[in-house]
Amino acid sequence: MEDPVERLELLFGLGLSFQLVLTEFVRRLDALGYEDLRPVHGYAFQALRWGGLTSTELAGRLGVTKQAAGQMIDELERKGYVSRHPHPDGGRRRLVVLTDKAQRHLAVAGETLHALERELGEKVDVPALRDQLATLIKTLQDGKGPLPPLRPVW
Amino acid sequence: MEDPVERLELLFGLGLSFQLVLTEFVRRLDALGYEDLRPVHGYAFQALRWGGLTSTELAGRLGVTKQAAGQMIDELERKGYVSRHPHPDGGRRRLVVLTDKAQRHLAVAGETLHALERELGEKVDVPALRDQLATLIKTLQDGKGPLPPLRPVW
DNA sequence: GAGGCAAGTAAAGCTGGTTTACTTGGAGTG
DNA sequence: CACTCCAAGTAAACCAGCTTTACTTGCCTC
Repeated sequence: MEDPVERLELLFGLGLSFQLVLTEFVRRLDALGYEDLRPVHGYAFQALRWGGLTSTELAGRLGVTKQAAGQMIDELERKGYVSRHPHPDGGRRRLVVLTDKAQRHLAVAGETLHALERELGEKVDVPALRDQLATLIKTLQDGKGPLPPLRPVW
Repeated sequence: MEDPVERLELLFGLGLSFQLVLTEFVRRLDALGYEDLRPVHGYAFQALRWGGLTSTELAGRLGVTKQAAGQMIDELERKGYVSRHPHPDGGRRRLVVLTDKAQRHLAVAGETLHALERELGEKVDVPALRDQLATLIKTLQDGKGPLPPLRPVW
């Protein structure tokens, strides 16, 4: 009887690895009281981390329409993770910045993810894996410009 | 100026690799005339490949409700990729089996994916990467039973 | 001060699922 | 044999998270 894990297609292995790591990551964050956030919110927090963005800029980073970004910002504002301010460049622009609550989430999420990576490191050569993934990404994206946003594709 | 690809988080690298490989795979299948199928349909075809399944069994394989599986089967039946037959075990059961059209798709998709892997093999050590992903999956799933279905998590 | 552009907002629509509720064929059981 | 029960399948309403379409508004330019 053969081990099904051993005969993985590359594509299936990538998808399932991502799913399992992300699911465990989310499970731990939920246990820490962050059930009100989805993965995409953490992704948005990273984009907003350094000084904030306008909603249209955030939309570009997330690969969604500005309306979808606006809805997400409304939700995050209600939940106390972001606030809107007048934009220094004026116009109708508004600068969306993280609150302290979101900054704390970023710190906790970062530590949680690194702890998970350390645990995996006992069985898997994480730096080597990361290098191979970086090479894979560079190969696929070669000459096609900057990296696209992470989006659901399944 | 540092290369952003080099400092990838493991999680981000897994997600983006999956996205890029899958997007390229889908792009090639679309170019071959399969614009009417999403990735999940190919995943369903693989589950149905060896003798077919009931819709409830397929639902379990895909990790969705039996109603969602039923809707997908309706759609695939309309498009000529599956057909329903009386089930040998009787009851209300109906056996969903692939048509020749779907079997041809499986052959084409397999060849397309392997061609893509061969191309990537010029720059990336695909067997080594596959092994590391298998180890990662086994580590995360250790003692938690069989592998879960591949599902959208983003 | 007229027009245009880009940011933002509003509302409707679409997709792909879930939830709730029902139908139905074939057991098992007295 | 009649009754009950179970599991498969189906139907319809609902829902989340987006997109599309359409509008508002602040500033810049001429």
